[in-house]
This record gives sequence, C-alpha cells and structure tokens, in this order.
Amino acid sequence: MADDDEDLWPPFFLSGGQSAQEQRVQHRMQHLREHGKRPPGRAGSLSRDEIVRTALAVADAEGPHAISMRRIARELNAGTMSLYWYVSSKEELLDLMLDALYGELAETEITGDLRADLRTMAVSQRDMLRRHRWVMPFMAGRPPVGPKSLRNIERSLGIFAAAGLTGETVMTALMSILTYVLGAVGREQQEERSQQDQERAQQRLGLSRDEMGNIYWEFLQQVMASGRYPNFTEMIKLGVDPDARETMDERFEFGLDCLLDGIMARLGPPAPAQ
Amino acid sequence: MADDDEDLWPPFFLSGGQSAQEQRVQHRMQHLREHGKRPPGRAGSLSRDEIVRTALAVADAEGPHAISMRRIARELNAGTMSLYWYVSSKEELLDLMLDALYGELAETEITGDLRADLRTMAVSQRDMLRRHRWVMPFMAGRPPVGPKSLRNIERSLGIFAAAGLTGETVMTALMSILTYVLGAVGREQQEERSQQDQERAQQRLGLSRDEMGNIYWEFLQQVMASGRYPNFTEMIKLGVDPDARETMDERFEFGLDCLLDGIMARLGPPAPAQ
DNA sequence: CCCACCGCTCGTACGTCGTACGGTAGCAGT
DNA sequence: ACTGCTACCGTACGACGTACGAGCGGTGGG
Repeated sequence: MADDDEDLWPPFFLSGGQSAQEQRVQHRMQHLREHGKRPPGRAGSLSRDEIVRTALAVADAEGPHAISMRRIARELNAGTMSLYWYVSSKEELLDLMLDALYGELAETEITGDLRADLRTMAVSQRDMLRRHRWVMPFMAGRPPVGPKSLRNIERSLGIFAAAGLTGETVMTALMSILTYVLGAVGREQQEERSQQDQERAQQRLGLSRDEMGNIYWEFLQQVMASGRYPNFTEMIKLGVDPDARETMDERFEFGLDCLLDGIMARLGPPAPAQ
Repeated sequence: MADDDEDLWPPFFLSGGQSAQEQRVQHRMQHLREHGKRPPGRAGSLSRDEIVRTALAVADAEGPHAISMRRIARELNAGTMSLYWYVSSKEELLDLMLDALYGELAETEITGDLRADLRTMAVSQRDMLRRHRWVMPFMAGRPPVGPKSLRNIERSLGIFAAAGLTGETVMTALMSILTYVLGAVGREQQEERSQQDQERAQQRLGLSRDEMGNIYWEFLQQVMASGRYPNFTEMIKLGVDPDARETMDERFEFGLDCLLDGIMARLGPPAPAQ
C-alpha cells in the first residue's frame, strides 16, 4: 500500500486538486532542506494512506453505500472533518482508492508467450476487481489515473514488448482487453445485485425459497406463453439461464479467448513493424 | 415510450416492489370489469411514463448529479412526493429509466449475415448508451430486467437464429458482445470525465489552454525522465495518446472485430448443433 | 343533492450526506 | 512565556431520499 512509486500523479486530474496538506508539505520540505530543521506543529496521527486503507476495508466489508466520510472517520476514531486535512474531497478519496486497487495486482512473470501472458493479465485484473464488489458504480466515470494504474499499463505494454511488439496497434489491442474485462466485471456485479434483489424481496414478502422459485417460474411461463419471445423461450427450454452464476467464469473466458483470437491474428503474423 | 409490451416485468425484481398505485389499479380494474363502472377519484395529472420521460430528459441535459426526485418533480411542476404515487422509490425509477433506454434502440433489419448483423447490433447499442452520458454509474450494479431489455435480448437471439444457430454457446457469445459494448461505453465515459476534470482544473487555476498543455507536457516529461516506464515512454514518443478521443471509434471497432473473429470461428464451422 | 369514499397531490419533517468555516490543542522555535 | 504553525474537530448549512398524514376534487350511492 505504501507508495514506493514517487507519486507521479498527473497534474490537475485529481478531482479536487491537491489537498491543503499536500501544498504545505511540499513548500515546507523545501524550507527544511535549506535549514536542516524539523517542522513545528503537532505530529499527525492520521495519514492519507491509512485513510485510503480503511476506506477500502469499509467498502469491501459493507459495500458502496457505506463509503461515507463520516463512516470512515468513525472507523478511524477521528472527527469527520479531520479527513479533509489529507484528502480535499470525497471524489479525491475515491480516486485514491481506485488507484490503490491497482497496487494489489499480482505482478506475474512475463513468459514471452504473448497470448498466455495477456490471458493471465486479463484474468488477474478481473479477479482483482471482483474482490471489491463496490467498485463498478465508482469505476464508471472515473478515469484510471494515478501511479499504480500507470505502473499497470506499463507492465501490460511490457507483455507486448516482450513479444517484440510496439506501436499504436498494441495500445489499441491492450485497451480492447481492458475494455472487455471492465465490461465483464460490470455484468457480474449486475448479476450480483439481481440476486440480492431477489433475496430482499423474498424476505420482504416472507416467502420460502421454494415459493420464490415458483413465482419466478410462473413469470417465465408468462413470458413463454405470450408468444412474443420465441427465441428466448427456446433458450429457457434448453435450460439456459441468461444470468447463471456458475457459468460466469466460462463465459468470461469464452469471450476473452475470442478476443485474443482476433488480436493474435492481427498482431502476430505481420511482425512488429506496423 | 408507451409500453406496447404488456409490461412483463419480472416479479420482485423491481427494487422497491410494486408502487402503491400498481397494487390498487390492478385490484380496482378487476372490480370494474365485474360491475361495468368507472373509477371514482381525481384523474391523475401525472403518469409513470411522463415521469420516466422527464427524468431521462433531465439526466441527458444535466448529467447524473441532476437525477433527484426534487429536481424531476420541479420539472413537472409537481410536489416531490407526488412522484411516489407512481414509483415506489428512486431505485425503481432508475430501473424504469434504464429499461426505457432499450426502447429507443433502432430495430434494424436482420439480414441473415451473422457477422454483419452482430456488428450493427453492437454498434447501435453503443450509440444508444453513448447518447446518455449519465448511464454508466447507474448501469453498473443494475441488472437489465424489464420488458424493453427482454425484447432486446429476444431480438439479439433472433440474429443468431436467422443464421440457424441456437443453444448455450449462442447465449454465451451474445453475452460476450454485450459485455464488450458495456465495457467500451464505460471506458469512453471515463475518458469524458477525464476531459471535464481537465477543463474544470483549467478554469479553477485560471490558465489558458496552452498553459494547460504545457503543464501536461511537463508531467509526461517527468514520467519519461523517471525511467520507470520505458514502454509507456515509447508510446508517448510514437505519439500514441492512451486516451485519444478521436481514435475512440476505431478502437471500439478494432476490439469488436477481434471478438467477432473469435465468435465466428467458434460458431460458424461446426454447424448449428452444438 | 349531498355525502362518503377514493384516487391523487403535496407540505412537513427526519435522518443522512458532503463539506465550509472557524476554533482549539499541542508542539517548535524564539 | 510567547508566537506561529500543524493537525484536529464541533457546528452548521444545504442538498438528498422518503415516511407520514392531511387535504382536495372527482364519482357513485342514497
């Protein structure tokens, strides 16, 4: 979690700009170097890093709803407004959280087998995002800027480079894969919510799991009986659940392999130069 | 916008359950059929449909922030709480809005050329989602249930059926494409936000567009100078912008074509039976 | 014709959120 | 001891979603 990257955040991209702290610290440090002295003032008991870490913990444990400044501050036994010394806004905190996620990506070895390496990259990114059931609503509409995600892009480009590939097409191909992964996680989390809805309704109506199944089955009967959805009907008859939980992995890999097929065909043969 | 589908909503999936109205109306209608009479009470000046429509209009015009019950009610010259007669919660309204979007998908003709048809399906879905810059944060974590999206799935399955294909693999392939489209729109909207951030920062700091460019360029210089990102550096030198707005369409189509390559290879040859 | 009822509208109020503002506590230097 | 800065936080404001229940204006039955 500690930033061994020297914090190469892009300028002005952080939603709220630099935090008050950031500005002072930078200015102060320079002053200290010159005079060889220690800074005055109280020693900070909080830290940006700790805030981000607990924010992630809370989010992981309680979902997106729980990500509120008050909740996080409570977890830290701190006043709500104390957080604002380290982050300039909730938006900035979210940016930091998102970037921190990229820090936990396993840095698997690059074997040089382009297709295999890309595949494991995609899989591990998906796994990472799946571990955090809250990310999607925030991910959408939040550009992946920050040192950790930059590092991640660098690594991904390295996979291509190890196979002797560079150039614009490489970037395009990489983006395609990331796009697919993003979409896949999005769909999975949709599915998760769908299940949660179902369970909540079950409790609200005080029904057993069987009764619930019956009601759902009746709905499907209606859909089929309406005659408006012949193709869908056939799928149901074949026992294909459009949202089957168990087949999620298979489906992800199916699409990924299709995508990789196309990418390899377009990148492999014509050699590095594009 | 009017539901010519006979409103086949899945049971209990609507977040808040049926609205108060829905329950009464159903009960009332039955009573009326029996006695051949008209319902008493004031005629409603609002309607679910109208609410959803204005909600969409507001969202399109002012972005996700503006989607609030108060704002929508104001637009309708109605009291905030009046909306709750037609929708049981904001969540339900969002579900309705999302489903309504699928209603505006152009129903292009199915030519029987599988690959071409899938391609236009994907493109038109992307276009639809792109027209609504606010959708992604809500789309994520919101399963696509409802008559309009069901209709859409039906149509998509029809594309495969027209080429003589059915079975589980078809569903898997279809989902892969939808997944990719979802991800692509997600990434595009990330990009959009990134630009907005930049502009806001520009105004906040009172800089000209050129100064902004310089600052960004300095940042890139730092990244390159750090030596930690050789592959990324090379990309920059090649003039490849990882977030280039103009190449968005190309990139979308590149990935889509790759995906379709793989899908066609897996579906086409071995004939319908799977 | 009036009344009771019901479909519908909405004002008020509560608890939540992000965060602006200003105050205060503790430590470093003089 | 005093000054000044860093770090912390209590209070308050304006948004939000929405529970509650009062009120309004049609309609059918008497």
